[in-house]
Amino acid sequence: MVLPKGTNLLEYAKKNKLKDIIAAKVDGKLVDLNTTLEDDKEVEFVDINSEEGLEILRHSAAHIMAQAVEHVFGKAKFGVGPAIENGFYYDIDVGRTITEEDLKKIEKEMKKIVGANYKFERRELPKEETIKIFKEKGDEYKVEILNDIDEETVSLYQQGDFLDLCRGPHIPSTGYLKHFKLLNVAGAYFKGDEKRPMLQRIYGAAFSTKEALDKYLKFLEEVKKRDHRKLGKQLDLFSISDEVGPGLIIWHPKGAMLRYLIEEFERQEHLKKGYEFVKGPEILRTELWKRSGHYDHYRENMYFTEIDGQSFGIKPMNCLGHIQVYKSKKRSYKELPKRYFELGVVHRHEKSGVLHGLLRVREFTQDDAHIFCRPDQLNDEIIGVLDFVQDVMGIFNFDYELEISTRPENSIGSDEQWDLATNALINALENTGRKYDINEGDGAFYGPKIDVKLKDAIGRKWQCATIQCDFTLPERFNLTYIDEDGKEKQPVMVHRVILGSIERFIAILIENYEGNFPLWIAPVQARVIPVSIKHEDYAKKVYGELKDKGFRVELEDRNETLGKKIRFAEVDKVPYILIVGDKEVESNTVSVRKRKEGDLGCMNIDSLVEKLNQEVRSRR
RNA sequence: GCUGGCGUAGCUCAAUCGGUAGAGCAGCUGACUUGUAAUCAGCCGGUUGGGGGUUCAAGUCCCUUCGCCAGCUCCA
Repeated sequence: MVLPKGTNLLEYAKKNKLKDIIAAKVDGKLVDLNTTLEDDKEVEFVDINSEEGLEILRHSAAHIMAQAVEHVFGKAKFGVGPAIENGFYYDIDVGRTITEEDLKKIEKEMKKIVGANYKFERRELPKEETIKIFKEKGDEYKVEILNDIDEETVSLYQQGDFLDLCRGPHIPSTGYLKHFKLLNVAGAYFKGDEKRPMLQRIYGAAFSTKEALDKYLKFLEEVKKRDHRKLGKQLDLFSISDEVGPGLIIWHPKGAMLRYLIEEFERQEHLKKGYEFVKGPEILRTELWKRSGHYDHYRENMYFTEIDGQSFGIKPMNCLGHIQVYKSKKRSYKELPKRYFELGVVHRHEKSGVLHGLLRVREFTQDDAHIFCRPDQLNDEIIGVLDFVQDVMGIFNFDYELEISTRPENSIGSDEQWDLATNALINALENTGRKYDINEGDGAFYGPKIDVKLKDAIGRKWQCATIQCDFTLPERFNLTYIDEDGKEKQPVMVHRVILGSIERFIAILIENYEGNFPLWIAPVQARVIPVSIKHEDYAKKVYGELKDKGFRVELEDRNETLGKKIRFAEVDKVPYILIVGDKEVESNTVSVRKRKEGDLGCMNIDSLVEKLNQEVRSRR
């Protein structure tokens, strides 16, 4: 709507009883609600429940928290304090570490500030003058942030006794912040640079309604419940041992079965899509890693070993092995593309602080493939991989987003090669009408990539598949094929994974399904439970028949009450619980109980087999 | 790697001011012979992550080292 010159938006909103309005857009630009129009302007009010409204609310919450910190500690220095998804944080230096106790105090003080309903007042000052203010305050971080700003004039916001550098806009007054909670505190480098001092980062959540805040806090609980490290232990899938070493996974029978099922699924899918199985060695001469550029650009992440006075590198990637397969003989244009697939075990020296269950480990298996093709085949090959990703994600019922990562600082190859590769990826996405974002400077050192971020059952995003286009390694290794015209040409290499790391993907599966794996990948599909020892022989017979039919079955032979045995099976998240007692022995049936759903009634073995097979085939 | 927190039985967790390491579950043995999420009893289980120190006395305090957790940086 167009509002006349001289209108104060806050007053206008109040007068017209506009509810839940916390800011406005004038000519499309976000401004404080407490703005008086200098001309007739197109105005759009920003609702507190909108994405922009929430961001403003959360950003203001960060300011209020900063004020509270200053009240509690007397003096504090500040880094940055932005809004983030679901909340906000502020980087703070109070001369000591902030404890959980402090958080309570700060939260209490925030409530006081909210109660006082201070106005957020915007001021514009010359940069130099502002620098002086923060120098006097002794806040060298803000001074440095100011020095980085190019503008002559900067804006400041004051609420009560607290003044902060800020672009704005903000909520009109502190009272608008009603539903928030401080969550945790941890160290964070100033400007994200590990060489700079570490500040204390306090995280908080803020929402427009109590319901939304409660829902989010519940979500955090839900995340904890689904934690794959916890479920991995409970379901006896894997362990990580202090004795063995950090970041190294020990797969127990059920976890190893899960791996096997996923790997077998992958092998079958790759065969269908025209890939060939290959396998390279675990260690290759260091000389080879020097030639590929890994030694110069990836050495920090590699392990080396010496044999008979010669240096070898343990592979952190599978490409060199696959290149050797390609190079093993002269190639014709007719045999391209070559698609080499390997469930390749790689080792990467990850920094100790980043290890995390199965999600970040030092040894993992990639569903890795390298496609060697002619330049004219590149587009189709990339599209083929994108379709592959689509098929697999569809089977697992995951939604996903695509991102292109461009040339990083630490990289090899010429600008021309990088442009060619990047354009090839963009073209493939454009040609198939896929949506994507661009992530500048985040590519691999040898080429740009398309990253696939899958979304799990509770809305979290995970990076799994990646497709990388590479003109550099073919050049470094002198890869060639004989073209139609009899001349040697250089093939293009596409590095790609679909699930990424089997370990990471299994972590995601565990959390996505909360351990309730669908029948086709459940390590144990059914457990036969005799009502009492009288029925053990019949239970064994049922168990044997299902086993013969290829099902993953267990026999419960512990001498416990039926209730307890059912409980064990439910706790173990076994999809089908088959109970046999007098009734079943008599009628040659089983009583079928489905995990989390309960009794489905009696069935003969044949119809049960049919039912299970159908469910396995559906992959749901 | 960095900042902070935390390491107690297979698992989940107790142990006041520095004063005899304890419970539930799991496991084992026995009794019971079970009809859709925990039957009862007994037993076993620990150099309190490792090493060093302070003290009459250390799970508890100090140092060191390893690991885990949260976040930062980095990443499949």
